[in-house]
Amino acid sequence: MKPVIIIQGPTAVGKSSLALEIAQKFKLEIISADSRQVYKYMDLATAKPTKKEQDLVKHHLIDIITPDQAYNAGRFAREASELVDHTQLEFPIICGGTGFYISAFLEGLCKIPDIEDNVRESLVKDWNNLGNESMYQLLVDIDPLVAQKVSDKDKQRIIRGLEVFYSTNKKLSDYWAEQGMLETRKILNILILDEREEIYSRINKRYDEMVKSGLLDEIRELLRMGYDSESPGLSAVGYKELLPFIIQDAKLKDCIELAKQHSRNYAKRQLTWYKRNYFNLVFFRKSINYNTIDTYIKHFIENY
RNA sequence: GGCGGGAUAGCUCAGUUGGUAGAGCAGAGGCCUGAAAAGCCUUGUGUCCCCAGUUCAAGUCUGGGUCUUGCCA
Repeated sequence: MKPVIIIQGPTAVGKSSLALEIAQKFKLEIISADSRQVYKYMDLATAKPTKKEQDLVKHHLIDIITPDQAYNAGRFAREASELVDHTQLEFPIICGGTGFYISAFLEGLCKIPDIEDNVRESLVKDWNNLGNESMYQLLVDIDPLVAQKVSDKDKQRIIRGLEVFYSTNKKLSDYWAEQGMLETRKILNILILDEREEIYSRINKRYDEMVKSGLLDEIRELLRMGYDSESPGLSAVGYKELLPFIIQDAKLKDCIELAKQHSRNYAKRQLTWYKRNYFNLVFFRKSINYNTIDTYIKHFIENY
């Protein structure tokens, strides 16, 4: 297992630019750990690195699927491991805000085969017809251990528990029990933080800039290509909120406010997530010490 | 000017026949084993616009005022 440098932080703290700087200085490549930058044609509101930036530094796991396709943590873990361990890449920087993807990559997920789309689809249909109570009861009957850990209103996890059983004929809790420890990878894990107020105001400002630089046209183009509110990619914050303005007659100002609000909610969830992880280096945005980072990276690279 | 709606938590609003208030969203905190920019959990003392009156008791009824909004002129 090759060592990796990881840069994480809530949305809009400036992870990408730090990663870009480090990558250039040490001639490294970047693997994006971002559940929305994987989508082609969605550039602006995903804050995807620009063409120029991608010319300066090679980025991976960006623009790999179309908005009608779904992506998930398992696929990320697999594809990131493939890149890190089975290519010529040396000391790649994994940079992104999807903390669960990075955990999946580092710690591994239990080995569950891919679930066919139609299994989940029919369960979602059942959920809509029967309601959460009977679906939860079904999970209690099938896999009480999982049911115990899940709220009776948690649609995603109830369906997950059921789809694993129906698709593989084996309980999700059995997969959990079988899961072994993954070999620990050497990492230099860096976290960038900021004051809550500061993060929120940067989110607000950045979204206004995205709209100004043509976000509405980008979304109209996506619709023209045949993607719609049902497309997995378009569930992204910053996109879904503008659809009521483009398709119906919602006020643009209200849609923009909602998009900003959801981004702030997202940033808050990210901050909670990071509390569970260990980081080698933690910096506040305004006081990033580049000398310290350089020293750590040099040391890290030289010792592995 | 005439007629009618409104005025209740930061915002949008519920409040049944009078018994001193409650939802959603926001905010705050948390959870997270293939949807994670997702999903879920916990958390609600606020001059119920103001002043009088009726009543044991008024957000709720009566009168007056203030502000707001719609329709007609």
